[in-house]
Amino acid sequence: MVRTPTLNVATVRRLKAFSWATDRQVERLLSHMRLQYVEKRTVLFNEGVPSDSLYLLVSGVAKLSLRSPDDERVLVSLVAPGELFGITSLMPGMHRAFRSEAFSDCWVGAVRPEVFVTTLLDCPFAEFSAMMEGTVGRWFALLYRYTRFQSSSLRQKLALALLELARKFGVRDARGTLLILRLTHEDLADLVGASRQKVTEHMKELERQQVLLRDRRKLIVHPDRLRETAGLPPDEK
Amino acid sequence: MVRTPTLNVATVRRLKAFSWATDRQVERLLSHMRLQYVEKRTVLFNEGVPSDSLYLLVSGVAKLSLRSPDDERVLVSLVAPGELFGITSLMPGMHRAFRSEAFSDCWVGAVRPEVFVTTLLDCPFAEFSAMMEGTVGRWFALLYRYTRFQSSSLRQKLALALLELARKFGVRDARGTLLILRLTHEDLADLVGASRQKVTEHMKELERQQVLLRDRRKLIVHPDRLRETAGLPPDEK
DNA sequence: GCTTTTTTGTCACCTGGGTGACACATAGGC
DNA sequence: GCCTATGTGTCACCCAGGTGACAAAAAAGC
Repeated sequence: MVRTPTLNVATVRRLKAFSWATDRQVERLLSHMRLQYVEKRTVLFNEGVPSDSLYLLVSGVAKLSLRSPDDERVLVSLVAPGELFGITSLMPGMHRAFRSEAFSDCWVGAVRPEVFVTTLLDCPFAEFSAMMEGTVGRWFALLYRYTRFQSSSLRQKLALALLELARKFGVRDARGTLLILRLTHEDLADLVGASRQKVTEHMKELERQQVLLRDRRKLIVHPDRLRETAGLPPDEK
Repeated sequence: MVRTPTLNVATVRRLKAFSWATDRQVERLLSHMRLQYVEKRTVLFNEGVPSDSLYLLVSGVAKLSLRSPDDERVLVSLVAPGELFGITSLMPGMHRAFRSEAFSDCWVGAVRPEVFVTTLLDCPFAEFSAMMEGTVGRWFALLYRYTRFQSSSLRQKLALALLELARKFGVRDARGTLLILRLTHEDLADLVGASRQKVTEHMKELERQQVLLRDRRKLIVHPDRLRETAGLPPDEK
């Protein structure tokens, strides 16, 4: 049978987790942590679900993955013992970005993010969490785009990049979302890691398909159709 | 000539920055912010330098980029007005991951990260910063790997992925760094977004070049040589 | 307005990596 | 120790996207 590991301050120190916290804090945190056994291949959480727990991997290896447009799984990262994962729970109302499953049999400790923050930092969770969103939230979005890139065609990458630009630089316009930027095909090529020539070809094609149009050097995009060509589900929020 | 923008609470609200903070906090923060004008194409900071400031983009567009192994620039992201950037400064001792330069003429506000944190969160900077490192630091490393992937060959991606695995799962061994995981070529393929067959070919080749070796199903890698094949500068820390 | 520079559009050609198929090796399960 | 399932090695073939080259169109200087 499986032996339940003891989870005390010494164990945590050995795992090199929370190295900045005092023994007292770690003890308090552990008293709120529920330890669970996760058998190999079991899904701990799925992408898209609300995130209400923060996890500490105690033993074993966990796996973070993502479903790609063509329904393949992209392995985003393997989690080692001592690592925290499920950190979307630290940002307000954010849903899981990745699926997490046990790569080998695992022991995992779960805490509520509020407990985690108030115990280790003693500042209100709401404030911390807003701060996280304001500072690292955008980087997280970037990571998400890049992991999506992994299994996408150039066309899809372009659509993904344009969607991000529309979110940041778009203003509503009678004809769609106007990007208040003058971007060259070369800029777009650098952004998606492709050659300028191919970007030109695909942009032409996207224009022909009425996914976007150009007014002088300004782009006007149609987010819904972009989502579609990017292989994303229609409208996320 | 260039007109200096006024940076007051109303401006900040219009930019939708720090929306969670009170007027008082924003005022206090602004009193510590130095506003600077950055002309198009000017580099604000370079990758690898120590990061001691946090920036708020007030107007214009900023650009974050990365030099790839073959000396090209990867455009990582474009920063919109109202966004914070240079957030490596929120993690202890971390150096800039990307180069930042003005994509168009910009007005940028700079604050010391300590001031930012203590003003907006009133908790000690050292604690907050340790917390950030423990929680999002690893995601940042992931983002870094994925941006590198952008302009890499399969061989280089494999080397990059194996380096990350060595950092997480490696133990020193007489013959190199032993990864305490049994990974199949398929797992590696999923991790780098390639086909299993090509991974087999490249792994074989890496073995032949003595970059790594296999003992039963465990891998033993040679980090220095991996860095070399990944096109990274020798030993970073 | 005219010139110079920067972008765009479109070729033809090459190559890294994907696909399918199959033989061989290894490792668990019992 | 044998059998089955899972991983590895190696083909031959194909295609998305890279490269170089160059003409046409827009912008930017002046």
